[in-house]
Amino acid sequence: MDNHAIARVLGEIADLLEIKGENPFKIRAYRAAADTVADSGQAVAALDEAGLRALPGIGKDLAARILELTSTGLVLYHQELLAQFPVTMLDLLRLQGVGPKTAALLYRSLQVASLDELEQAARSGRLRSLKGMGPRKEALILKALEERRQHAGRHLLPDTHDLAAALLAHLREASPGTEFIPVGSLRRGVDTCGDLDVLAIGGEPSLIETFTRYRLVERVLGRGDTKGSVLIRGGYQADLRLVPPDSRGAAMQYFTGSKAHNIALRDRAIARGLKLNEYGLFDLATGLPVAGDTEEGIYQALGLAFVPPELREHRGEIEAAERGTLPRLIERADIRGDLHCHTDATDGRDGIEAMAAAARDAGHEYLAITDHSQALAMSGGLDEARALEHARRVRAIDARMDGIRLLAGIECDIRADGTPDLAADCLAQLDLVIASVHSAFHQDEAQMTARVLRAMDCPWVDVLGHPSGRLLLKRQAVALDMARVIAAAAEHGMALEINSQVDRLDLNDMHARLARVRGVPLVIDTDSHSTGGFGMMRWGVTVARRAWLEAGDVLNTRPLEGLRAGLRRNRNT
DNA sequence: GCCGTTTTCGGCCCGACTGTTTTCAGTCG
Repeated sequence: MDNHAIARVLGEIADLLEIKGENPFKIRAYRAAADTVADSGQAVAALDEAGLRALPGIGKDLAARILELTSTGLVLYHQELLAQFPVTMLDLLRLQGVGPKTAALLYRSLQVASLDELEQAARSGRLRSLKGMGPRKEALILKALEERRQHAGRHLLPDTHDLAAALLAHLREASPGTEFIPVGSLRRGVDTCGDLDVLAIGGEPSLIETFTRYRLVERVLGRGDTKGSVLIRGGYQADLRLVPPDSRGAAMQYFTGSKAHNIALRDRAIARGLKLNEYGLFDLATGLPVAGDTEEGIYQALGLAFVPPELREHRGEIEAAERGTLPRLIERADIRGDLHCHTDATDGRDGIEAMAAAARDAGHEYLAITDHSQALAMSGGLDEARALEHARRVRAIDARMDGIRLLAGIECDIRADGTPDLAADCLAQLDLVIASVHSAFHQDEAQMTARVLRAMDCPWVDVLGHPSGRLLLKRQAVALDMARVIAAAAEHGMALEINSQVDRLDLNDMHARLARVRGVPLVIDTDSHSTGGFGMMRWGVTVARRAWLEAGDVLNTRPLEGLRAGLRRNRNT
C-alpha cells in the first residue's frame, strides 16, 4: 500500500469525523497524520510501530490504525464511520462553499447524500427551506455543481502520475521483461489528465488479464487481444495497449498526442508521400516502413527535430522543429533554489532549520523563507515587528548553516484594495517579497486587475505569487487581465511565479509562455509548507517546459548572486 | 488524537467574508 492510499483513508476519516461534528482537534490530528504520510519520503507501509510513532503527529492510536490498514487493507474505525454516512457524501465536502456542517444538515434534513441528490434539492427549491439557507446560497451551490461538472472525470497531474506508478509496479511484477510506457496527457505533462494510457512494448496477451485484475479496478470496460480498458477507483479510465517492438516509437508518438499535434504531423506526412499511424511511418507508394521503432526516427523522417512531449500541443512546435528553433527546455537539474516556503512561524509545519536542511537535501543552493503576512490571520500571519524578528532569525540561522544559503523574505498579502499588507519600510528590509492574493476572490476583472496592478506598483514587491489564484478542479482563476499584469511586470522588472503546488500550477503554461515572450523573468517555487514539499518542484518545472521556458528564463536557475541581481529591488537601486 | 524544561491533563491558531441574519453560523485559507 503506497503512502497516498494510506493518506487517503486517514483523510476520509477526518472528513467523516468532521461531518459527525467530532472534536476538532481529533479531526486535525487525523488530517495532520494524512499530510505527514503523504509527504513522507519513505514508504510508510514498511514501518513498524516504533517507526510510525517517530513520525510527527503520529502517536499510539494513529500508529495502530496505520498498521491495521497496511496489514489488513481496511480500518474498522473507517468502515464504521462509512456505515453512518454514505461515501458519496464526501463529494459534497469538495464543493466550493459546502463544508461539514452543511453536508450534515443536508443529510439529516433532506437525506441528501450525493451531488445528484443535492442538485435535485437545489433545483426544486428545497434547499432554501433549511435554516441558514436562502436563494443566494442555493444559486451558489448550483454554480459550484456546474463547475464541478466541467471538471468531472479529470484528475490532477501528480495524482495521475502516482496512479500510473502503482499500476506500472503491478504490471512489472507480472511481466518483468516488458517495457511499460505511460503516454497521453500524463506524458505531455498537462495539468489535469482525463484518463491514463499505458503502452506495453512486446508484452504477452496475458498481460491484458493481469491488467484487468489490478486491485483498484472497479469495472472492466473492455478486453481484447491487444487492448484492455478499465475503470479504476477514483473515477479514472485506464487503457493498456500491447505494442510490437517495431512500432514502439510510432505508438508512443500516436498515443502521446495531442490530437491537434498528430493531425498536423499526419498532414505533413501526406505532403511528403508518407502515411503516419500508430504502427509506423510508411511510404504511400510502396507501403514499406520508413520509420516506427523510435520517435526520433519518425520526426527525423518528417524533416523535424525531435519535439519534446510537453510541446506537442500544436502551438507552433512543428514550425520551430522544422526551423531548428525549438527551445532547449529547462530541466529540474537547472533549478538551484526555491524562493517560496512557509515555516511553523505561520502555517508551515516545520522550523526554519528543518526546512533549510530539507531544501539542501533536495539539491538546492539557497532557499527563501517566505511566511505569511498579518492579513492571513488564521495562519498566524506576521505583522511588521514579527516579520523583522523572523528575518533576524533566518539570517542568524543562515550564518551558521553549511551547504545552503537562506534569504529572509515574506509572502505579503495583497489586500482587497491592492495595498500590500505590510508597510514599505518593513518590506524594504527583507531580501525578497512575494505578493499574493488570498482573499476577496470574487472581485470583477476591472477591480481585480486594478488591485493587482496597484500591488505591483510597490517597488519592494519582487514576485507576484500564484497570480491567477486558481485551484485546479475546484476554483476558477480570479478575473484578472493577465496581459496587463504581464506588461506591468515587464515594465517593473519584476518576476512572476510558477507555483508548483499540485492543485495550483499557477501561472499556467500559456501565461508563463506569454510572460517569457514579453521578457518577464519567472521563478519556479514549491510554496512548501513542510519538509516533504520540496519534491513538488518537478511539477512546476513541467509547467515551465510546457511554457517553452529555457533555464535562462527562470531566475532561480542562477547562482545566488545572480539571483539577487535579478530581483527587482536590486535592479532598480 | 497528539504532545510535554508550562509533562500525564489541558491545551491545541483565528480573522475576513458571505449570506443569513437582528447578533450569528459556516466556510475559507
